[in-house]
Amino acid sequence: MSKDAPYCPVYDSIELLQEKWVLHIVRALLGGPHGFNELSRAVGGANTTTLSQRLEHLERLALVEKTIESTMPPKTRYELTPAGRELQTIIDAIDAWARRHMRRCQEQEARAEAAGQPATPKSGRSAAD
Amino acid sequence: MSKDAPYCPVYDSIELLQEKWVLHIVRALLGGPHGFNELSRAVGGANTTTLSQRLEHLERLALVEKTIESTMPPKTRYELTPAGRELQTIIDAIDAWARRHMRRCQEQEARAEAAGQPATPKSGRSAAD
DNA sequence: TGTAGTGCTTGACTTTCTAGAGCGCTTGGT
DNA sequence: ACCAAGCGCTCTAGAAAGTCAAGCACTACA
Repeated sequence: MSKDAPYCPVYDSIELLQEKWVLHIVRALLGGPHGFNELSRAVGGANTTTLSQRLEHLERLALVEKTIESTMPPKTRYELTPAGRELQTIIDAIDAWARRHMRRCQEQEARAEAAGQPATPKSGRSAAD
Repeated sequence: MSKDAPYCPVYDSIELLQEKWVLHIVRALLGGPHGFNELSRAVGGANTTTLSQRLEHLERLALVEKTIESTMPPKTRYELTPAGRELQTIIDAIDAWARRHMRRCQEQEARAEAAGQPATPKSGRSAAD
């Protein structure tokens, strides 16, 4: 189809970042290392199955490093590698944009739904919690 | 942690940006207005069903504007609103990061897969095409 | 007339994500 | 000693999200 481009790192990194929870995971990890369950809570309740898949993927990409401390309740620790830590710039950009626009966007959305159709009821959490 | 927070624009915008194709759509639209099919091709072959859902959502958030030109083959035009155009900073950050790290990440991934298990065979496209 | 392009919608199917239980292990309370 | 609760996960089954393919109404070009 349109995939003549032999290789586009930007395309691929968008593919990565839009995997569910990936950005949340990175954001949490930028705040320091986390254990597994701890991380699950930090990202807003991701289920463990998905979370371990994502972490495995990020590990394979060498963006996250997993350390098992062999103390007796063997604790796991996930933390960003240098490359992973550089994702900070992306999170910062999202942060800045979000603070400036997100609230207004959601007002617009509420208005649009009220006016038109209830449509895709995908965001049930944001305002409700 | 993030669950108790009554409202977090950053969390919500991450939720938005990780919807499949959203970042691709924004990136394409930053290059100028697009028609529907044209956009579908530009983002790398998104199917029309998902695409119209995403566009509808972005429209409701007032990040994208849809114009129907009432010429005789009535052409549709999707373009970013001012708020949408400010997503440029995010795309730029992704772009910069991708150019610096993505390729190496994928090499790491290939190495990890070769060494360990074939694991989640999710990226069959990037390098293979 | 046939083929291709526009902008979508509908229905069936597949991939992805989720809930919930469970496992082995340790710590803390009674 | 015993039970509840935490850790770090993995498994299974089902719900949700995304995709394919077809089709519609219309124009344009050969």
